[in-house]
Amino acid sequence: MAGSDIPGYACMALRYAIMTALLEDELSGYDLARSFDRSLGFFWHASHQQIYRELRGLSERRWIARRVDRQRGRPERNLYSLTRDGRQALERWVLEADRMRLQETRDEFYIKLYNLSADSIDYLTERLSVRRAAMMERLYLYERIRRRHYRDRQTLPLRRRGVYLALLGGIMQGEQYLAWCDEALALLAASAEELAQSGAK
Amino acid sequence: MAGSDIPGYACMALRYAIMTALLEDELSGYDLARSFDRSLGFFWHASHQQIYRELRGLSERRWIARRVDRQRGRPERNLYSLTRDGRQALERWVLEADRMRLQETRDEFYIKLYNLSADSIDYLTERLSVRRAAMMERLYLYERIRRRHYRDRQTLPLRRRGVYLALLGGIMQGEQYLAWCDEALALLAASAEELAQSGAK
DNA sequence: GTTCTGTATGCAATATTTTGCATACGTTTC
DNA sequence: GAAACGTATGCAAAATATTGCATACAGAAC
Repeated sequence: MAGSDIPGYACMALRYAIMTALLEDELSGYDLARSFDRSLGFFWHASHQQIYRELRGLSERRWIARRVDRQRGRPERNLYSLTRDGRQALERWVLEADRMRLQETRDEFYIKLYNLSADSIDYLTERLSVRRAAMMERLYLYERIRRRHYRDRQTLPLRRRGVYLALLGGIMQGEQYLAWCDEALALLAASAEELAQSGAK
Repeated sequence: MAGSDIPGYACMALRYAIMTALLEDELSGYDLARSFDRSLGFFWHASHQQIYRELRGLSERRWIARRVDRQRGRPERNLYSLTRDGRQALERWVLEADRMRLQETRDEFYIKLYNLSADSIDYLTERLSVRRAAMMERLYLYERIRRRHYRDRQTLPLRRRGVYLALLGGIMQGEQYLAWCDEALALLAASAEELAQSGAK
């Protein structure tokens, strides 16, 4: 609402996430949707519908430019790149709005944990194992990215250092999450054991 | 959309978060809004408007019951408690839907980090310090809760153990976040130093 | 006695996200 | 040669979240 002359063109970080992804490469909506499943999407997920809508809006605003890529036989692709205006808007945004979100994971698992009971303990244990495994896989991916692109952080150009720090955040948080899963799984197992003992007698 | 007969009554974890908060106490909308600033709200923030709207919906559904509390002189309070239907719906939900969110913090700071530049480095450093301080304060709060209510986890009843695990998750994640902030602040400081050196010469 | 802070509730509009559907073409698998 | 899968794009509706506003009363501070 504030900070813009065109109505409905407010904060929305997704918009800037997309522009950030276009900072170095010319990408199609499809590319963006996939790259959001790696990189930035680790921290800010978006579906392809959201991305296509934003791309349309950004085009109208002339913050990005579209180029049609005709491929033999295949359907056309729309390739987008940042305009000068877009680059400036992005730079401005970085220095402006800042809404802090501490730990607001919005993972319903925490709510479910609050409802731990004899009925739910097995299910929650299983769901937690799934999360652990998924995080393990994610960490493996992070490590591959780190080895390939961020071997020596001292020689990294400035912008790359920022990307590296985001990656490092993901890695550290992931490792901590694994540790928590193990603690939680242990306590859940011990509790289930106690229940079985008292129930069996 | 699925899992319910009344249209517009789908997943929405906030609904169940509210019911979870009502599991042990009769609370007003105002109480809920405040308790969301502690406890469950650490993982799932909600504004009072959202909470009042949900309370209305839940009342219509008869998943919660309203009781008017007339206080001398003061305006009335609406106190809500879980009904039997609500309790059952909550129990069902715990065993049902499960959308996993790994690390989707949606904190725009990560996007901004991707845009690290000579122009933004000071601002981002400052914002990161703010986050660090806020997390520090939050951790202090967590520790107070832990000392008061979760001294000895072995003697905790089952449901309380789940709540404890959520708290532990918050604590561990918070500590990791502090460690990350320190790493990041160090690298940002070193980078700013390099910039100053090369600029000064 | 007036302003500020905290309790207590709520509407309306806008913004954002998710879900379900739809299309079209090419390649691989059965 | 039909079905399934991956590329590539998009609309419409519903669900969810945020923002701005509005009200009202009580007690404390000035």
